[in-house]
Amino acid sequence: MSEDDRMRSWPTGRLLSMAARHVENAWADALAELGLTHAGLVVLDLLGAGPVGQSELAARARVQAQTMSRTIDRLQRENLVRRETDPADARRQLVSRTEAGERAWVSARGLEAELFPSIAEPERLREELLGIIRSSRPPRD
Amino acid sequence: MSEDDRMRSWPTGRLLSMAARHVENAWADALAELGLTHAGLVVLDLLGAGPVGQSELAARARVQAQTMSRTIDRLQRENLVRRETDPADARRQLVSRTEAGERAWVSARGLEAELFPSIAEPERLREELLGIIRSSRPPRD
DNA sequence: AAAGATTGACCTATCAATCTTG
DNA sequence: CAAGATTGATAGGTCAATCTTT
Repeated sequence: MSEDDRMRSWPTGRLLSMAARHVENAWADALAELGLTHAGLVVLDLLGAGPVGQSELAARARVQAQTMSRTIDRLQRENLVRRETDPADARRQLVSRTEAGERAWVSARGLEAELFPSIAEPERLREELLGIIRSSRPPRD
Repeated sequence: MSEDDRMRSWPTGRLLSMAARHVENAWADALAELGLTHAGLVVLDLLGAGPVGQSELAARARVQAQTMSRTIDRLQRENLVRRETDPADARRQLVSRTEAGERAWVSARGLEAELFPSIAEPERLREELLGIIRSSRPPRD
């Protein structure tokens, strides 16, 4: 029995997790060359023009405030974003891209779309996920 | 602009990650009541009848040997699996379910399939992922 | 040397608790 | 007290280095 056949009987949610992990791994190398991670790129994307509060960022990325706080810690450490206390409400932290963050973001634009395995036809989700898994390289070790 | 519309422009890979995260979170509570996590359940599933070597488990779960080692650490700590050195090759660790692991596995069977948001029609992957995200509860905080 | 497994350092995420400000 | 943000503990992944056995 092939690996593919074995996976065909797996629950769909498990295939979804596996496919997502493989796609994230595929991005990782390319993004690392820009000093970015996938979580960091999401934030740079969400920041857009003006400064945005952390709660807002967390809600848009659909992660918890705690997660967003640490993601921003790392971006700030890499000098890609800056935090400023909202003058109107000292509880809020306003986040914005630095110039380096701007450059990294521009370089990363389009990368995700290019890297994602293309799926031409509208097939069943399971088959699509299996296709993604199948076309991803296995873990390195 | 609604949250949904905002996400509609996101790269497909990002939607995939987000959908996978939401589905994993949805499992987590139900599995926790059985003393399990999704990674642990995958291992219990893969173990089947006889003992299986860790490399084999890692390959089938498509994770690295390091990851599998730690997942098994946790299962072993919870007394759900046991490690035994292969008499024929002292480098190999053979893993098998304990009786408690057997019970947990039986209780968890079918849970994943039930929890997964059902997708009736073969639509485009993007729309399917958006549907999964849309139907998932946002992070708790 | 190569294979199997483990440990250390790190990233992304969770839950829970805490601190500060309104 | 409620909101916004942070910190601690833990799970699940990665890469890199190491240890043991073949």
